[in-house]
Amino acid sequence: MPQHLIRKLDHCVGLSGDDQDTLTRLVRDVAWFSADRDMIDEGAAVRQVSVILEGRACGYKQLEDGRRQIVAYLFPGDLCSTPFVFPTIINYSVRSLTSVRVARIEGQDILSAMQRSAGIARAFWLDTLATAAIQREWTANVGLRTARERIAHLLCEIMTRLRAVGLADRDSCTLPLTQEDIGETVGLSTVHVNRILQDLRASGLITLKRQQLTIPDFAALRSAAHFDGSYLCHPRPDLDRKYAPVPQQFATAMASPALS
Amino acid sequence: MPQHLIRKLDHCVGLSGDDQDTLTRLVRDVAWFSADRDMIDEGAAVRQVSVILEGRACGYKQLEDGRRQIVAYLFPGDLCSTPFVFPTIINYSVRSLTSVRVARIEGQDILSAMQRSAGIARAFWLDTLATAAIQREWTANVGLRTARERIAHLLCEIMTRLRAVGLADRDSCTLPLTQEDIGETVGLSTVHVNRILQDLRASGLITLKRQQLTIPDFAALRSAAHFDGSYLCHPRPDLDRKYAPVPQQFATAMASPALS
DNA sequence: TCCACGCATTGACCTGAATCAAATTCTGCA
DNA sequence: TGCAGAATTTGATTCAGGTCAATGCGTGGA
Repeated sequence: MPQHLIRKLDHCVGLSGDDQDTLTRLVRDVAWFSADRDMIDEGAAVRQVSVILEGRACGYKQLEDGRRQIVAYLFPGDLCSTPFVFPTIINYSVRSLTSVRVARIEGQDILSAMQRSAGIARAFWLDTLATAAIQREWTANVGLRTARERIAHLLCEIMTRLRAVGLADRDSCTLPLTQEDIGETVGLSTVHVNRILQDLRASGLITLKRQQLTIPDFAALRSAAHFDGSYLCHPRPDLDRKYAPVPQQFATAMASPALS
Repeated sequence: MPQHLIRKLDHCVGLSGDDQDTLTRLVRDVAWFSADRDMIDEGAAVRQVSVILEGRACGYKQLEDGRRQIVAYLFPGDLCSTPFVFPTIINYSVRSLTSVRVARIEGQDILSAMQRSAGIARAFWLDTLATAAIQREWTANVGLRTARERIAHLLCEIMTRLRAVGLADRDSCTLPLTQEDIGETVGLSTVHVNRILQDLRASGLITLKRQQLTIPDFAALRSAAHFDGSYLCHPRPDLDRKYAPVPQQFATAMASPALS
């Protein structure tokens, strides 16, 4: 069921067929949310992991005075929280941007699966690593780039991530975000986002119409953004196999020929 | 040896005496760095975890044009990288702010320790969780707060974290940061940082002299910063024991009476 | 088909923060 | 003790981006 997740994890480390089956069987139930619904509230004690199957969501934080900061985008294959600790007190909220379908996996089931299969454990670790890298990149993006660079950078990231899970054509994808959302992501006012987008359009770097984003010349946008996508795909299966002396217990799972 | 680490982890989940011993024995060697040295370079393939024993360091990212963003501060007890995947390609650099002593633990040793002791595994997971929470908070800090709030927030966080590892008196601690460092942390120019600091001093919210930071009225600074420290200490040992039905394999380790 | 509401766009103006440049004060060191 | 380089401070000026306010446009629902 969680095909995007499996695809993503497999793309990282390589998952044996067994591991893929295990993951599929872990899913307890599937839930739907319509657009603009809070899926998880800050402060909630979460006992399962929700895997996005379809649709888009975001994680955000909010101050009492209403200011809001989007701290993450969640695409199919992404997890709504860390898969290691249960229950976890979540300190951000998750909200659907479109209608969303999620698969729920009991925390305890994930933990046991990780106990049983080192391949699965490794896959989730790597995924967590990548999530952390994205968060660091976001901090840097907001902290040191200009408005134009920030937005360009965000668009590069979104496009790259969607491509990785097969949700973008070569050069375009849907972008179900309002300009206000974008502003709350990169720390700019709505009005300014509007102007920057126009500028990017005028420069021929993007097309954005009816929630459809097109990046005709990715290299151009990347350089306008100072975007270096390497933080998005930590996985180095080759490097791993070559250099990592895996401990005994891991050897079996790692030896799977699933690496493509 | 890594007393601060053990203290921190124990404070989170509770570590059995055995686990504490194990961690101590894991340390392979200790390294020294003088101030302002790059300890890990972006792009390096890291095979060990470095635990800060003494001193302060920071993680940062840099663009080709020289702009720099500090993405993390590392205090005694903190890890310089994620303890799950080896080798890891690090996508930020780590640099000492003062002279620093670090303990190095082989990645494989950590992994086996986690395999053998669920308590240790859990401890590192929680620590990773907390690190991620801090990173999210930083994104939000830079993205949505005003200059004054940002700096106040940073100071609140630093003080709170240092207190947690016993490195701050009730209301003061050392702050071995230049105003330029602070600027690169919160996305402001040095000059502006200077002015804000003066403002905070004038408001009686802080004293900062000769690298010594004092916060006479923490509640006041906290409210100026909209600081809510709950993201810093995820751990809910009580909650955990009460609600989390630990899987069989974990039961033994979790049953340790080490919770204080 | 039409209406209403949310979103995008535009313009005028303001302000927080950056930049530039020059003191002044520390601090480590000889 | 004195000196050099670094860090802090100050002032003047500029500018990126915010705010306010109005208008235009698209879309989904009745």
